[in-house]
Amino acid sequence: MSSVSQILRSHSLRVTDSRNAILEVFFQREVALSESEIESALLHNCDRVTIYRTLSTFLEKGIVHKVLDDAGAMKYALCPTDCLEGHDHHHDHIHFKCEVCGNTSCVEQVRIPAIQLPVGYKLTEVNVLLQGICPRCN
Amino acid sequence: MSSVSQILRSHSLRVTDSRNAILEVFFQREVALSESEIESALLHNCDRVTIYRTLSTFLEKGIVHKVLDDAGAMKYALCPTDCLEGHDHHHDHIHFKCEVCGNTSCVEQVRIPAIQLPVGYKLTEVNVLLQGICPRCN
DNA sequence: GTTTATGCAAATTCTTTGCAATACT
DNA sequence: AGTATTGCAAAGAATTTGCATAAAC
Repeated sequence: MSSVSQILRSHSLRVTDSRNAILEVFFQREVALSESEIESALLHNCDRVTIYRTLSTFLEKGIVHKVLDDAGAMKYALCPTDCLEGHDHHHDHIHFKCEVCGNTSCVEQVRIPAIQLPVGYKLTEVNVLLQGICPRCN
Repeated sequence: MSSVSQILRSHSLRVTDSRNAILEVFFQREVALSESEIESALLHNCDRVTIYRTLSTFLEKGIVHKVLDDAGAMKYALCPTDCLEGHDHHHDHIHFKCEVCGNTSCVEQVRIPAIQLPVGYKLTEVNVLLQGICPRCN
């Protein structure tokens, strides 16, 4: 069984060609992807709707997380392995979007400094999107 | 002349009913707003297209800035008064989205801690979106 | 065999563009 | 008067829903 299939199994998901293929794309590209980017990257091409539904499923299971973007479409990226499904699912890492190549990727080496909010705020999730030029384009 | 008109004038924009009305909404609501939210909030209702074009214009002039959101639509919020038009326009402040009331607002009291990126990265913009529960809903 | 996922059609929402009519300075 | 803005129609992306078919376990 392929390694992506094992990931699906371990999240009690049925193993299908579409899910395998979409998950493969995430591992190959290693950047945050929108539905349309996934669609272009797929060899085994499947329906747009299937991709959207697969993304929702992966999101619920904690296989991917949402990545904010100031362009039109929502992006998704693989969660690091220590992500947990359910309420304790945090991914307080940093995303960097390169203005040259357009790629958004996780900067896992850097931790987000603690942010001290005024009294009364309850914090559940931290999302940092940095923009600029990535090492490859610089 | 109304205060919103003065803001338009000071950015060398023509003063129109739509622009006045849209800018009023931003001052009244004090949260990040999407086009559809603005449309609902407007008394003097104007065309959807006019709102989109007005938002682009305000964005160019530095009257508003984009606010990232994990829901479908792009949101916009008033820039603090020290924002500058053009390339030096930064607004490295924090946005907080309440999961209860759904409002996203700027937390101006808090500065973003400096983030030390690995060598090779050039940073131009910092975007922080915190999620949780706001003092009003807590 | 039962449950779940897929594909297709269609609808909804978000956003942009072209052009003629209108309003601003 | 001249230029910029608006409204309408229409088109184009992004996303969701319903239902019958097909695939997974």
